[in-house]
Amino acid sequence: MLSAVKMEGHEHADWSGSGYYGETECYTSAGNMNSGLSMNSMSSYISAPGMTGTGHMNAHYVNPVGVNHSSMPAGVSQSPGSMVQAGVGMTGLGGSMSSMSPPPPYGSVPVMSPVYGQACGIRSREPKPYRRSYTHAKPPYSYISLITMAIQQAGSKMLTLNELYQWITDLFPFYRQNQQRWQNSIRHSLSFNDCFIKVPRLPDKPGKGSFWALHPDSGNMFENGCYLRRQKRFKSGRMSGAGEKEAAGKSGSEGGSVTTTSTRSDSPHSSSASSPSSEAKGTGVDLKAHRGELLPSSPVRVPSPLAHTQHLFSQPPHHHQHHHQHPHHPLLLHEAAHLKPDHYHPHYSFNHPFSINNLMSEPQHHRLEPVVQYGGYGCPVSGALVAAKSGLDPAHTDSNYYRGVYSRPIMNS
DNA sequence: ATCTGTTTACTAAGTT
DNA sequence: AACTTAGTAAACAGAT
Repeated sequence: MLSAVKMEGHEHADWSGSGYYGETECYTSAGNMNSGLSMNSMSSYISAPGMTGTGHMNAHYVNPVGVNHSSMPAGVSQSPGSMVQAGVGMTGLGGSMSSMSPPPPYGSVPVMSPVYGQACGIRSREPKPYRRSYTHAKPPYSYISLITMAIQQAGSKMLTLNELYQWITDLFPFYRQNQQRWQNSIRHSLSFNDCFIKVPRLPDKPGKGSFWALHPDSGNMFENGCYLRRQKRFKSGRMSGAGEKEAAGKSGSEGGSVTTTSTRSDSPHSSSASSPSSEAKGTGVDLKAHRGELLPSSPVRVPSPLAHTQHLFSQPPHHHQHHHQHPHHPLLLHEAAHLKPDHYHPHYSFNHPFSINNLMSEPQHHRLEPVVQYGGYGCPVSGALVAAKSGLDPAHTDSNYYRGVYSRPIMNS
């Protein structure tokens, strides 16, 4: 078994330089690209020399600026250097990419689409003839990243587990395989990471599972601007006083071990310390103050719905009014957005090629539509399309559910 | 029965 | 080296 695990382990996001994406065709200076697992279609998604943060990246990225990726299969190169500029150069700009680049053709700013096989800046400008389709290569994003992207591209800023799966498989063919494995990981990530919160379904929208959204304070999880690996794990301030952990009952490992489990909430002073997640309970939103037990006692609760919310985000009561339709969470988020713009629209210091900005950014405000979707690598498609194709419930894909929750994209945060 | 969600354990790899 | 973050497996419980 262990062996098995290990094996699997290799499989993961190893595009880090050796393995999956580190193919010869890709810029190789970055890592040891040894053989690697010979995954059939493995190749480099992106190559980002000079990438900050995790120096492990070796990828090719696409020029975020108005490039029409949609039609480029992997390999079509557009200006080679563009990526570099966009990516690397971006770093430190402090602005979001969107601010400096014109919106893409499709109206969104997709930008960095993982165009697998895209020419890497360093590499040559000539497209490689032998380029293969990276369609089934493992995306260079962590599950957390994928989840984050999926949620953020959703008009309602929240998705059910199934929709999440759908989004991922629609965009990344790689995930059409071994579903049990990665889906388990997705579920694990959702439950395990404080940055994801569970939003109960409204009574009138029965179905399986809750909606998953991003914790309002999780805005800069990818501070480093890289979707590959967070610089810092987001931890809700739920520990606030003391006990919640204990309350949760399981405290076991959290206490002190070094394992993942333990790290989850150990830090009392997370950035979000200010936000008492525990209070969210009343809103029906599970900020993981207490895993499990404390779940929304009554998802539907409408009564002092925002009481918590307010607390949570310190928002003024009056704001809630317009949103009566969706008494809870949504508003919550919305309000939060107002109150804590920085959290919702934080601006990463830099635009990492794999940054949220690049991936999801959308310059225009008010866009509720998903920003970028990859209908296959290097082929961004509108969220609507994806939704349509994936059969997502329009009810929320279109923000009916939470219309206006985010009048502006969070990203760029 | 299947899906969803939580938790534990372990491993690998990146970071400090 | 110690810590942190992430991926995987698996057991389990609850919901549909």
